[in-house]
Amino acid sequence: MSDTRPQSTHGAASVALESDVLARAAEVIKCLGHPLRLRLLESLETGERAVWELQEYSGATQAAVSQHLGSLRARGIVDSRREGTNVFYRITEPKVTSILNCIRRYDLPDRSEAT
Amino acid sequence: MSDTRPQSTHGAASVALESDVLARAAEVIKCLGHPLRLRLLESLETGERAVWELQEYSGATQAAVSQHLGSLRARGIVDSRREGTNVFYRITEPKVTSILNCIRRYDLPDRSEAT
DNA sequence: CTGCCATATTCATATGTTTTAATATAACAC
DNA sequence: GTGTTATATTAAAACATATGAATATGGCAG
Repeated sequence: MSDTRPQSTHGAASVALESDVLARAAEVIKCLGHPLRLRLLESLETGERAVWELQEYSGATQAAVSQHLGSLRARGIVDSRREGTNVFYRITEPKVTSILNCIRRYDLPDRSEAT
Repeated sequence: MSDTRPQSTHGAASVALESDVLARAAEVIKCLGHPLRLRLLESLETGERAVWELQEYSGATQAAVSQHLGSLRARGIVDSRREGTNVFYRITEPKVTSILNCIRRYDLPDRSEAT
């Protein structure tokens, strides 16, 4: 992968995140970068939900919901708990809530122009 | 793509982001989910930088830096301005700064386990 | 014009992600 | 045990993204 380490030949911006921190952050962020996963997280913000609820709420197929929950879990973003035949998911990564709030706050990217 | 629209059969979490908002947010977020792009944005947080500065700072190849800047620009996250033979980039998407701060605040994802 | 520097683009290949359909498992009721 | 509901896993096809090498462009100096 392209290097990404902070080298010396630069004016030094504030504190410079370490490469491994960036790499792990990128993994988590990338995982948030999918509409369905955002939707799932949004539904989990107010607390635990069973998979079937998430399915209904998102309108996505069973397999898709399960797989995307799996990928969120693999990164430690959510966790699950089985209760009888249901499996309940919940958010375990507090960062996520900040990011969702962030999306809500600005809502539209607003790429009209720039300046 | 899997549906993702908020349907009715659900308890209604706060206000439910609309699907197109989610989709655009996901695009921007996905674009942030790459170590080099995070590094570039980090360097741009304190203001404009020429491409060669970003190259030096990130340690990535010329082509990589240019391409990743291109993809950030394509999503309206950064913008550029030419001055003679240099091209200066700057952040145009304020959301990004919040997200970078968010990363800095928590630093490590802390995925001790998960099951 | 030529040559040079900074940047961008293109192309091929490699790699990863998403989706779908099918199948598997787990818990329960009977 | 069988049947049913809820969830997970798997495998293949489709699609998207990343990387590296090579080449192209844009602006400037001379």
